[in-house]
Amino acid sequence: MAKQQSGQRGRDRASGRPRSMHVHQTILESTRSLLAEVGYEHLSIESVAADAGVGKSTIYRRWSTKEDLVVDALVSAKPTVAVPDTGDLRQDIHAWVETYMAVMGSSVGRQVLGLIIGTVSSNPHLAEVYWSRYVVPANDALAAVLQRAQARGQLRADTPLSAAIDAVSGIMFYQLLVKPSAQVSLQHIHQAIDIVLRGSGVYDP
Amino acid sequence: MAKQQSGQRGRDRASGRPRSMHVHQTILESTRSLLAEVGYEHLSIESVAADAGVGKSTIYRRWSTKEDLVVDALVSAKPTVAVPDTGDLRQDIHAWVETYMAVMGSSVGRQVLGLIIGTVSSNPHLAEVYWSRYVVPANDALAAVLQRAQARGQLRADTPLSAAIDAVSGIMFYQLLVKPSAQVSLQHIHQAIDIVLRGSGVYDP
Amino acid sequence: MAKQQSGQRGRDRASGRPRSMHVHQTILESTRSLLAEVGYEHLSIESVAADAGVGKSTIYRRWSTKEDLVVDALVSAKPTVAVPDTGDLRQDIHAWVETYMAVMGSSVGRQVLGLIIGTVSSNPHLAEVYWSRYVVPANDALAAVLQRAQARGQLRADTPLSAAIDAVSGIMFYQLLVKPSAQVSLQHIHQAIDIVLRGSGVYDP
Amino acid sequence: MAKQQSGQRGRDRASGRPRSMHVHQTILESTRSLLAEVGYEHLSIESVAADAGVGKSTIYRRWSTKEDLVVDALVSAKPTVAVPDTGDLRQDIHAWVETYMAVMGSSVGRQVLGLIIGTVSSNPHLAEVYWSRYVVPANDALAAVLQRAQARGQLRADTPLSAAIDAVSGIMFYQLLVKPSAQVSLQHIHQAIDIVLRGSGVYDP
DNA sequence: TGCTAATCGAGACGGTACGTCAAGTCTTAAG
DNA sequence: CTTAAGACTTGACGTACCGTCTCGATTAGCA
Repeated sequence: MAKQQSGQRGRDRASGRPRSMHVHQTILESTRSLLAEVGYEHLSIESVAADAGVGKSTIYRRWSTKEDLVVDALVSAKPTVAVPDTGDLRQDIHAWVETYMAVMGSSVGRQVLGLIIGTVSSNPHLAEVYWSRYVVPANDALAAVLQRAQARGQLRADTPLSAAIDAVSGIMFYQLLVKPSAQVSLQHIHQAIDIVLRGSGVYDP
Repeated sequence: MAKQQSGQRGRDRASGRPRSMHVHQTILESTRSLLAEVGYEHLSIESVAADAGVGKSTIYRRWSTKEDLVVDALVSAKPTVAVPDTGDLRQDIHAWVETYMAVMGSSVGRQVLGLIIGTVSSNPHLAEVYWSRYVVPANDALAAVLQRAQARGQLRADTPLSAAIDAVSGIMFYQLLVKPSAQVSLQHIHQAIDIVLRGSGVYDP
Repeated sequence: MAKQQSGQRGRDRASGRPRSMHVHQTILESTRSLLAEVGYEHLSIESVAADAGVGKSTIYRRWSTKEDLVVDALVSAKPTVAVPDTGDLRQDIHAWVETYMAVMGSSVGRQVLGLIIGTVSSNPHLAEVYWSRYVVPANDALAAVLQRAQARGQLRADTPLSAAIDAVSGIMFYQLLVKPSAQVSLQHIHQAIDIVLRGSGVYDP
Repeated sequence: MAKQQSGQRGRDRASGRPRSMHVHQTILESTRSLLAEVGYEHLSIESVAADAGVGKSTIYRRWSTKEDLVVDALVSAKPTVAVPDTGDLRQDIHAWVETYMAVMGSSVGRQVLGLIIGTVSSNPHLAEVYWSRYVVPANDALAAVLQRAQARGQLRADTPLSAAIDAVSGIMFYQLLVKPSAQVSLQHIHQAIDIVLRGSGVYDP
């Protein structure tokens, strides 16, 4: 994601002083910390350099734009959410949703999501990264849970899985992105997901 | 939303030359047009002033920040979506969803949404405006359709309406915000909504 | 000096509300007071208007530029220095010089001189006014004193008067313009002038 | 006079890219050239930057105000006037005056003088620089000539030298500052100086 | 062990846009 | 028609960062 910048002038073999991995990490950490503090808009490369105790060129040598840097900082810190398997569809889904909401619904998580969504429209590259690192894994987790349930006969066979996944994902992202955090309640989410489950042919809770 | 900036210095009666409504509109139009051209990130107040044939101070007299200006430009152009009433719940919902997606799913609509979501986390004022102008009306429209249906007995009485509304809204916003526009299909949306309707106690289509 | 601005549109007879002489004076006074406070550089027409409790257009209707206004404010307050006639040349000259230095050597007087000298090079109009209102009267006063002395035989007949005048004027303006005010001493000036008088053929004191 | 601005943050050894002497000179030259063109009042830092092909910050990094810049530009270009020594007082003085008037009486010279005099009253720092760089050397030159003459017995011993110097300087500055350039004649100046010399006890020419 | 070449911190460089201020003009309502 | 008020266009102000470019001073691996 980074590194394949300008460097490597001709000769394959690394010559001269190698780039410091430590500096690399320090920069990413400063970026994340400042990002949480002042937001994407007011994040300046100069402040990152100062905070990391690093020269500007050391940053530009690795990332060519603020966007690049921020994307890398966020992607390299992506949290993972485990997929539960208790044998009961409803329980699995609700457990997974609860964990996912806990992780992404934090102040930082919401900022990250907001930043990414806001940038996507003007930055196709970021969109792609975001899609493959944040959304696809969530959908895959959901798909796994639902497929297992369908295999066990807990879900009507003719239910289009992708539609059900979109409905559940939609409910979650709607709460994360659109609703003011004060208005989000887990109980509410569970109700909505139950409607989807019922509509997908699961026995009533 | 604007206007109540600095003005009103003591005397109630307007004194001095009144602010030109024409200039006001011209600025907002230039803002929208440039916004669509270069995006929020690369929109400069100076370019707006130049495009509108106006001095910078004339802009700063009305809006104190770029954010303020852009929000006003977007809000003052907010499209309205009519709520259909054919007597059939499914038909009403699908019709409404289709119109809403057409309006908000356009290139500009997506940009607007992305911009707002991305800014919300760092701008509470914008969040409020956005919530009351974009989200609440949509929810109200949905609520109206569902309430009518419940009154007619087309919807099970014990279905929590707010949960159903969140599910439908979620499906739509998920498509608008999260999915790459290329992957959005109306058919897919209809399927997901049908799952919600079925789960809410509507007879199968 | 002012007044012959835009006004007088055709009809000779004043029609409509006449210009207030009181306002005119108030503006000039505010100008002088602010000038002494902040200096020419940082004097703003807006501050003059505010201080005088007057609209900007009321000022611009009378003076077209800041320079015009300031020049008028200074000229309209020009002090006059009486020419003594005691029958003794030396006494007359020294008395006159003392009075002149007292008037022009004040803090305001020095500021006025400095302002005018500094502006002269870029403003021929001001130069003319300055020359005729400030310098010529001083020279005339000196000329009168010297001519009287020459007529009385107190001054050698072949002394070129204009050269003597220039020498005396030079001594004074040099003290006023060039020397730091702290280094100016009347005794010193008298010594220098005595040299000129002796060189002009007056008996030693 | 410049340079000792922000720099020197703790570490003695210069760190980072050193300031370019070349741009430094270019800026000063542009300043002088524009100063002669449009005058101090209408000189803008932006125009200097444009003319020198330099960013504004490069100027502000070295000089904090327009005044600072202009003072430095003028001081760094101060002309020197040689002191003649022919053995004859009258000849020496007249030669020196002629040279001095030629240098300072030029269009640029007069502007510089006017600028400085006009600014002195509101800028003590400039006053000091001006006094020590422009006035004192001239007085020193005169003093040297007169002292030599007094040592040779060409000048009466009891003549106060500083008064004589002030008289001669006064005559010159009066011509330079007060008189319109059209009215200045060298012959006139020589006459006035001869009066002073005669008054100081020099044999008549 | 020294040589070589890219790295490092630092900060100056030419620029762009910021948000503020004042200049001089224009437009109201009140007198 | 003048006045006070204040919005208008214009243009410079001084600041903050941009992304690029020197500097002298480290580092590795290669010779």
